[in-house]
Amino acid sequence: MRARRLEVLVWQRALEPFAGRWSLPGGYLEPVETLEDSIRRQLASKVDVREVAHLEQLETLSDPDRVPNEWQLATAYLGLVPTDADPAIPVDTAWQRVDRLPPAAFDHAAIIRAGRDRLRAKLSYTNVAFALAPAEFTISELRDIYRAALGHDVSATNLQRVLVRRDVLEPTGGHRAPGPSGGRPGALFRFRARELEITDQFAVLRPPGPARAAAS
Amino acid sequence: MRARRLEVLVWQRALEPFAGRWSLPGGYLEPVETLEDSIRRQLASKVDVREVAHLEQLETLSDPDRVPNEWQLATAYLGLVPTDADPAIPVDTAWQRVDRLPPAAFDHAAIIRAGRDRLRAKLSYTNVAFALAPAEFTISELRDIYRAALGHDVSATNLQRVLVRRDVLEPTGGHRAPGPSGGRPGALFRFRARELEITDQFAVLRPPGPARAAAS
DNA sequence: CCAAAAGTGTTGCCCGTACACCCATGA
DNA sequence: TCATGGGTGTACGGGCAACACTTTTGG
Repeated sequence: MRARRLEVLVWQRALEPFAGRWSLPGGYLEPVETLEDSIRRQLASKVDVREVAHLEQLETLSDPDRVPNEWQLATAYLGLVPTDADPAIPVDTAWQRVDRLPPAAFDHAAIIRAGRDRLRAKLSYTNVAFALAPAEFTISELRDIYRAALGHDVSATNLQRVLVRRDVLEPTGGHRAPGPSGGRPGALFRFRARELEITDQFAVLRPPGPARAAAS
Repeated sequence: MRARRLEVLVWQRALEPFAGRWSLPGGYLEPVETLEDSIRRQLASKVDVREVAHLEQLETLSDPDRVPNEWQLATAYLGLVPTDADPAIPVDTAWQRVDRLPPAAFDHAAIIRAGRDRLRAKLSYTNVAFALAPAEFTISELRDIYRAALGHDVSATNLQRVLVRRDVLEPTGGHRAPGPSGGRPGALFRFRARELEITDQFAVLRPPGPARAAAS
């Protein structure tokens, strides 16, 4: 998936079943291969996507009817690509807006919804957005990413405050030149870490007092 | 898993590999069967556990080295059983304390840790505790369950307030007779719902204003 | 009357939202 | 000096933790 409008990379099936409908990239697991390795291999070879910034398992689907006339398990993953990445994708594949998804094959519509929901949840309590953002960005650019992913408006003011308080962002010192219509130049930021971190320990019922010893 | 001390149901392997070490119940998927059906079948037939109040998928493990000399995938599930359930388990199986787990087979120690962590997290923002609690209980009994699962002290006062404010608990009207040493009789409660519900929409960066229309 | 256990009232704090206001730039 | 967009200061409110205090029981 990528942002500006949140989009999924899907390809249009030529053959039955589900000819003409859109399908997530994927394929069969090769012998002695990790699921994650397999996904990366499929993405690199089939759709030439190599800059997956974050990859996480969603769920393994086992409904016997999910593939017609066949018994097939699938493990769904969520992969995120920065907005500025623009891989050369094959002709039968396209980025489709997640909120206006054309008819999908198999149970892929549900998988896409699950991925979107997981992303939305994690935007609230982790730094996942690092996987959607370019290396450097202004707060308003980041706000556009959050807007696209969350599907509702986001205030740049509060976005900045939350992410800086949580120590997720750091200023690079640079500034972005204003557009043709003027305006104050925006300060550039980067994500302090570029792997997934939980930044909001939202736990209610947390350990008492100052003695927050981690029990194992 | 079950509570009072958080415990896992495991069985001790007789044969290699990992003879003598403890292993989670499980088995092979039968043709044209759902993963969840399979788990319930295994639990019922192998360890005679039928009162699983909540079952949820954790992760599918695919490391080629997770089983020696063989390539085997496994999908791990978390299943919860009320504290008052006491299934008749076979001789080679036992409830083991999660915080003092004896040596486990395969990657099962990691799975158990993952299950424990998932449970701890969900106790904070869902009503999962319904799956650990008996039908009726006093606040202090419920507190003991939370204490066991979270691994730290929990205040009965605040536990009650949180769960009542969220409308997770409802009083049954009944009271539990005090113990031999006296004390005020405790009011009985039950969970309003007995399926998983998210009770704390912890989302930061939530939709603005009163117009919280759900975007789809 | 005392101890024990349950339950309520109150306060303080953290943190996210909202909104008013100030700053830097191009035309 | 005006329009445009970036950034800061501040007030309000929700929700949880902590703790003092009250209530109900058995000895």
